Amino acid sequence: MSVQERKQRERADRERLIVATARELAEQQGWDAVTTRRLAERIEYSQPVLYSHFRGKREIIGAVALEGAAEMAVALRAASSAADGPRARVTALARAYLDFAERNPAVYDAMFQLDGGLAFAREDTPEPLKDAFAALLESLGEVAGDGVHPALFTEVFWAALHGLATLTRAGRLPPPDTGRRVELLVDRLAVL
Amino acid sequence: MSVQERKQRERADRERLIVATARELAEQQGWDAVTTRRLAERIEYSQPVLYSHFRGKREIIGAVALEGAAEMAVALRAASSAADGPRARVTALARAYLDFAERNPAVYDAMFQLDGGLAFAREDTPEPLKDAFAALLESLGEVAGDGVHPALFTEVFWAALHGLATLTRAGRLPPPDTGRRVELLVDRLAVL
DNA sequence: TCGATTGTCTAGCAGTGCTAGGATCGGATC
DNA sequence: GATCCGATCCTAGCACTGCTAGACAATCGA
Repeated sequence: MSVQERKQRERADRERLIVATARELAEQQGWDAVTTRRLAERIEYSQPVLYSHFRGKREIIGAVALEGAAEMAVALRAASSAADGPRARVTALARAYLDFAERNPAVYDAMFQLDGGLAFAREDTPEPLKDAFAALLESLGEVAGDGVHPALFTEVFWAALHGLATLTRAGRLPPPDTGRRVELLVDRLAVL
Repeated sequence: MSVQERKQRERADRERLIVATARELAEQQGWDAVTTRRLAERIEYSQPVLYSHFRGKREIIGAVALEGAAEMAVALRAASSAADGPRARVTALARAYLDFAERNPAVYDAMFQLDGGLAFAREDTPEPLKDAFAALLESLGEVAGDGVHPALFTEVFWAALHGLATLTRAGRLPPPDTGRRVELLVDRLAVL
């Protein structure tokens, strides 16, 4: 039995290695550089090994996305719980979100820009994604205002953050004013 | 002279044909299906002909994006000019934006999601892109509120719309509530 | 009519995601 | 301890991608 367990453990280790390496490579050189050949070379196995863990490249991206979602949830909760009062909480949340997107562009891409084959806003949505949304909801629900469904409000606020994150990173919005954009967003959207 | 002119005209025609075909193919089967081979086959020329018009696939995407930006500017101005009063104007504008993104997903991708090699928010930004932003600014500037720079407000509003458009289309947000999201966005962000 | 230029195509390169089939190694059985 | 079998891994290859060199043909000016 212990032999089988060891093998399972090693397999799980290798799977984590694949995901971590894909993420690292993507952050270093962009997702375009994450080819199955390069990835296989970095983990010091041949290409087909990747396909014994994942159905294909898409699933590897999906795995990075899930990892990222879990981290983002942690970051969002840490930021909002460290702030006092609704306004400070929402501001901290928004900053933390944009900060995460800026610091982990490849992971953010895996989550929202690329096709990781993940389901969203459905029952079979993976837990980490639901939880990341829940982390947003926890702080945003309290500033939705009367008569506005917290989930709907969270969706709109999230969309705004997502728009700011992607447009800024794509060079569509000049970066220096990010702080003022966040302030404006919080001031107007949130009912304090 | 007239011979040269005819040739130039034919060349320009063919260039338009390339862009239109790329766009059509992308709307029909997605950008992944737009390969240089398929595109060449559809226009009934060989691959290298594409490269006598464009530096590469990226530039073709860029051309589709510019065409789309021009159309979007027209659509936005039409929608907002048909509405009376600031509130109705902004609502119409937002709806028109999301409508354009929904009806022309491939074009929208070319503009904001894919790399078309276009410069944004800079001096050498192509005119159609500047103009599309200007179309937003025209209607949004008047509801920015006191002390808020119209361009900054437009950026934030645009980002929110962009977020809604992309997240909805990627299946991240359930579509039925789009109308309510737009209402919420206009009610809160715009100073009426 | 001839040479030069322009235009287009065939063929090919290096790279992609993915997979079939063979080799090899470990553990279980006699 | 020898043998077998199954799991594990790799080599080699497929069909495809974007892109380009070089051959070829059509067209133009002299």
